[in-house]
Amino acid sequence: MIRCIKCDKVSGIARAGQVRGKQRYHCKHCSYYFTLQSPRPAETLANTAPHHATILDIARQLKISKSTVSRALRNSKDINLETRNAVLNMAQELNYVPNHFAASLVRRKSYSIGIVVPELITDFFSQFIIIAQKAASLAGYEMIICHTNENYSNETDILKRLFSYQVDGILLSLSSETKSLDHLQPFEDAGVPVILFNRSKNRPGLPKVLADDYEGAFVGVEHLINNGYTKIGHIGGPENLQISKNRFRGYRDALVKHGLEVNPDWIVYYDLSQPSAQKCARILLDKPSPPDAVFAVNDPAAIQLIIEAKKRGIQVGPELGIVGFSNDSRSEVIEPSLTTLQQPIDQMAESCIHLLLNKINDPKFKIPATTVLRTTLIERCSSKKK
Amino acid sequence: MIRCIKCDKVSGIARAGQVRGKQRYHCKHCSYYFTLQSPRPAETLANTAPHHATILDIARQLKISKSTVSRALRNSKDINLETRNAVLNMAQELNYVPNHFAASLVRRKSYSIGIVVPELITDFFSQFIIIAQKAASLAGYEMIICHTNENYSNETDILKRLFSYQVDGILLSLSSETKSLDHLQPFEDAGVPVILFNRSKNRPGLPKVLADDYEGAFVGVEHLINNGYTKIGHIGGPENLQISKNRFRGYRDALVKHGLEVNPDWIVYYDLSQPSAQKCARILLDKPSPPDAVFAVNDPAAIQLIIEAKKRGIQVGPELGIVGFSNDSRSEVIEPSLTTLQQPIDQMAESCIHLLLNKINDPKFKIPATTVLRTTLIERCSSKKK
DNA sequence: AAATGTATCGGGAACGATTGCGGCACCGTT
DNA sequence: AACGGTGCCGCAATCGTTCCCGATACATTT
Repeated sequence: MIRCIKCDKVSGIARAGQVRGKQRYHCKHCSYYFTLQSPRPAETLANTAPHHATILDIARQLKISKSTVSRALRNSKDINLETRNAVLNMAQELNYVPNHFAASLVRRKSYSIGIVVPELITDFFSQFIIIAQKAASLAGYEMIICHTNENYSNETDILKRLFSYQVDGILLSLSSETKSLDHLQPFEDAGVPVILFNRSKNRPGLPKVLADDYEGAFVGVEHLINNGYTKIGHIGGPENLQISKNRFRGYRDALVKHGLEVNPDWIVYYDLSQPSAQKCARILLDKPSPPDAVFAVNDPAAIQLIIEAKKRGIQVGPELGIVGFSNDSRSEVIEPSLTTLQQPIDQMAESCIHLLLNKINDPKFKIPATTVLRTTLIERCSSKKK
Repeated sequence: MIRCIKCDKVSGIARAGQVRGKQRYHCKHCSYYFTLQSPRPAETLANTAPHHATILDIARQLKISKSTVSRALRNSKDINLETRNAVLNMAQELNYVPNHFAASLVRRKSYSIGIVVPELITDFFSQFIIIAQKAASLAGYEMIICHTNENYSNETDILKRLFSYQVDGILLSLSSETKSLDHLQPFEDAGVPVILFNRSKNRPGLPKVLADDYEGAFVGVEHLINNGYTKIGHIGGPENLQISKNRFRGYRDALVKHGLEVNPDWIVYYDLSQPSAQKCARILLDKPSPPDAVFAVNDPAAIQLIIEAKKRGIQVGPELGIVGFSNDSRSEVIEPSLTTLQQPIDQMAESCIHLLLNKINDPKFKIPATTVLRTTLIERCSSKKK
């Protein structure tokens, strides 16, 4: 029920376009145009400003105070059931949607958490986001999704922006360029919890949620060894990322355990870009004495290697064993299909959200320095020697 | 330079943890603990509340008014160069980051636009987002990325949320479930521009930016015909989406133009989910008289068809021609590689942003009802008969 | 000398929602 | 009749910014 601001009548009120974005109404009795926040006609000059409906609009219509409206909407104590229903109905009528800014401003809490990923192309991050978002929204939190495009200055800008959005927490996966974590200082100073996931770096007091990259790499390489490969190379990732280091360590230790050679000639590093992957693949295959198997730091690199090998007529599998990491959507479809390590995306995302929310709701809560979750080997054809 | 609230000294001020999230400082001269917003010690009771630095903090330190600080930070008129530099330095010193909520609240403008996509898995939307985000940020706008997971009620919730975030505009690609656009009413009432892209429905006054789905489909099917296929089937998308209709029309008209049969027996519809794609592929291949070529409404469906055909020993290409739509990352890698239609993602994203920003900056601007951008055929192996 | 101009700054009212505190009416108890 | 208790509601302050409107000081013009 809309009530005319001028003649106070309830019937015969019709919507009549908008003024500066605000819904305007027209009373057929007194022919008066008004928006819900216009002052009473005595002082009104002309029909001007528009806006979304506010609790004040509801209050005015119901002739109650905005405090009461707020209480009704937030379903708190000290509210009569009837007034509450009246408010709810009027809110519906006016298409009322609370102004998130105003609420967050006064509560000093945004009920939103920021998630920063380096890219959105690969499945890992997309899937991670989907799971995390579901878990967050169950707890009444919204997620602001940002991607850095693997660029450090983007990362800095985005973190500033999230800070200005007053996010209650941050989930961050570093870009391949990131070498310093000083851009996290404001969050530390302000007591906003940050969790690194997947792509991490060491920093005192900064918790991490990771797949067990070391063990995954170890298992992957051991799988190659068990299948009869002996000259095992490696395409590594950027050396500033811990994920690269851990996967390399797993690779190296598996070789060492089985008494195989760790040949620096068979190890190349790429910057996570597609051209770089191609270049690395070529370098490896161009070697006078190339490896007979390769463990790649991730699937995109492994896939480039398969493509490059196929171009040269090398039989992937029998002549060249390949194991990737992360189970990209292409890895099942490519021929031969790619053996890879599946990360526990669901667990990682849920852990991240739960740890973060625990910390948000209880500042005394200590997030474990490192949470490590196990990977699983998916055996496909690229690692079959026969 | 931080100045002690009590003894007014500048030297010997050290950070001393936080109180309720606000940075706390300690003066070594008078041993006084304070946060920057605490009132002068006369009235102070105990050291309490914390926070991010605000313009008031800067103002207090510099003994100027917050109006001046605001002017300095916004680099507007009426500001002395020296004071401006002093403010900027102090802002740096205090790790000041503007509070986006407060600014948006008073400006009634958030300088952010919402983008809503049905999913983040396929490359189209990821790439679209990357391009759009770049274009938006060049104009000083931020993007809030949301995905509906192909779910209508999620879509409704997300739009409500974006409304409460006071976004200045919306880019929306509908979920496969969406049959009604009534959830856009609040935006229309409030005068917030909305543009549909890729996945659209007709609604008066609601502009769209689309790839030329009709022409793309037509070209794709004609390509199959020219390569010698005659019994051409179709895997369609959800019938409530215009994209499905347009691609079907292109398919049909190409057949009609070349005097080929439009056989309802060779046409199946899927709901964009992977299991549904598999089911459709099986249905088609199980036909007593199956088609010798298929035009699929998108690449995921085409890929499922390739997989299913290979399982049955059908030679994709020679025995079964396949053309997809959207150039998924897998389509280049699968064997045989998939002929598909590349959408002009860059142009689409940039058009969307530019049209939206034009409208935001000038409410009189009329967004063209429909913007159509041409697709290009990428010929690969799945459509080679010999 | 008076009037006007210019550069720079401060005061204070918004923006929309939340919330502690106090007020009012009404109840039952003594 | 006086009192305390309770249910319900309004008042007003608050969050951090922006921006309009003056105020001030000094320089320039009449």
